[in-house]
Amino acid sequence: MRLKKKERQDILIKTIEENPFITDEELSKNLCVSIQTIRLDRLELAIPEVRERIKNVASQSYDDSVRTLALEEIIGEIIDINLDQSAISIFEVANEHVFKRSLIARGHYLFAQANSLCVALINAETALTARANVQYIRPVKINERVVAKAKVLEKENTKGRTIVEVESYVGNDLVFLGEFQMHRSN
Amino acid sequence: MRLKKKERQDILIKTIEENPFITDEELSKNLCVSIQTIRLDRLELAIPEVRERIKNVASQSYDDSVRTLALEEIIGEIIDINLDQSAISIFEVANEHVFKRSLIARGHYLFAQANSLCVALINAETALTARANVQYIRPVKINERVVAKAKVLEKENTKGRTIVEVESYVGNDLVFLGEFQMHRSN
DNA sequence: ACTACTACTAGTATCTGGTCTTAAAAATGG
DNA sequence: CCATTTTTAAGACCAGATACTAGTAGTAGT
Repeated sequence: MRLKKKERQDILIKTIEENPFITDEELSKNLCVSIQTIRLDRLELAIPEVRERIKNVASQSYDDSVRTLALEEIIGEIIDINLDQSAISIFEVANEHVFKRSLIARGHYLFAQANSLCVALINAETALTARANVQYIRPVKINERVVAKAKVLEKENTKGRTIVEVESYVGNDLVFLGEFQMHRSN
Repeated sequence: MRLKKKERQDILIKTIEENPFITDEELSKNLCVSIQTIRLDRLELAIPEVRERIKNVASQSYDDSVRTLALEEIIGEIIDINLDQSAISIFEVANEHVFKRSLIARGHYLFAQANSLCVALINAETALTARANVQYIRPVKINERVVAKAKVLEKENTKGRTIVEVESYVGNDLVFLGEFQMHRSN
């Protein structure tokens, strides 16, 4: 019966994972054991009670709403930056970034990574994008890591714009190329 | 005493709104009334108990994780579409889309609206962006409604690419201009 | 001053979904 | 067959409520 217990607990974990709102009573019915067994299992597996689980989901989403905004600020994680010179960011393509059918990243995410890298790069009160010219060289798939490298070509051209070139790679493959004209104020 | 009641209930609403995790007991201490009064107030105002409120927050975030994905599919709401010809979408600039300091929309959202409109416009199994050339004419502020109009200029050029022009307006002002080269497969 | 009414408080029974503890029954391994 | 593990049962208790009954304080109208 040891296997059976292990098996049940595995199912228990998965069930709760995919539906944290389930009560012990429902679980006991699903798994055809007494409610006490479920509680022993939760005790062994250190799984909190329904209300705690729900509270966790809720408070996590509360934090997330902040985190989401913060994430949207900059698409990709900036790992190196030399103001007005160069910068590098990494962006991991997850399932929310891809077309469901093809699992290829939506173009605007690569754009967003490059664009927000340019914004971060500009050493000014506010930096706005004036123009952008981008090329998608190779489709980027889910789970790939895109490394974007930005380089300032002209710090201030005749129109007062900063020209930034961005090259994005997956491994050694160049996947995206962009030239951004940034406007700086103050 | 009528004013006092109204006032208390206003505070109650706000308190619960900003912290749905608060119990009746805590509320009663905060507002210096009995726990029964709080419960009468909740009854009058049709505010559910803590556990229900927490559950709502949790399940909302559960739905949201799906909804977020769906939303990210297409930035902006498509209101008119003629496959391989033209399309229109509306995008309302909210606080999660703007720079906190200037309240100006981040460039990649306007790009995303235009780009996803182009993707939707293409009558093919999958449509990928090959190149894009965009201009930001005028900064877009928070709460403004951006109307993007896409028009197919060339259905299939020599390279088999579809050329789409997008003009985005806020009222009568042209704020964004883009030309997208789309790649179609199957 | 008496009455009617609103606002508030208090208390009890009940519910849900648990915890914690003790203990007995059932299954299993050797 | 016996020891151990696993499962079930039973009882007391808790948080955070609902639902209901009842009583009190203050205010307004006549």
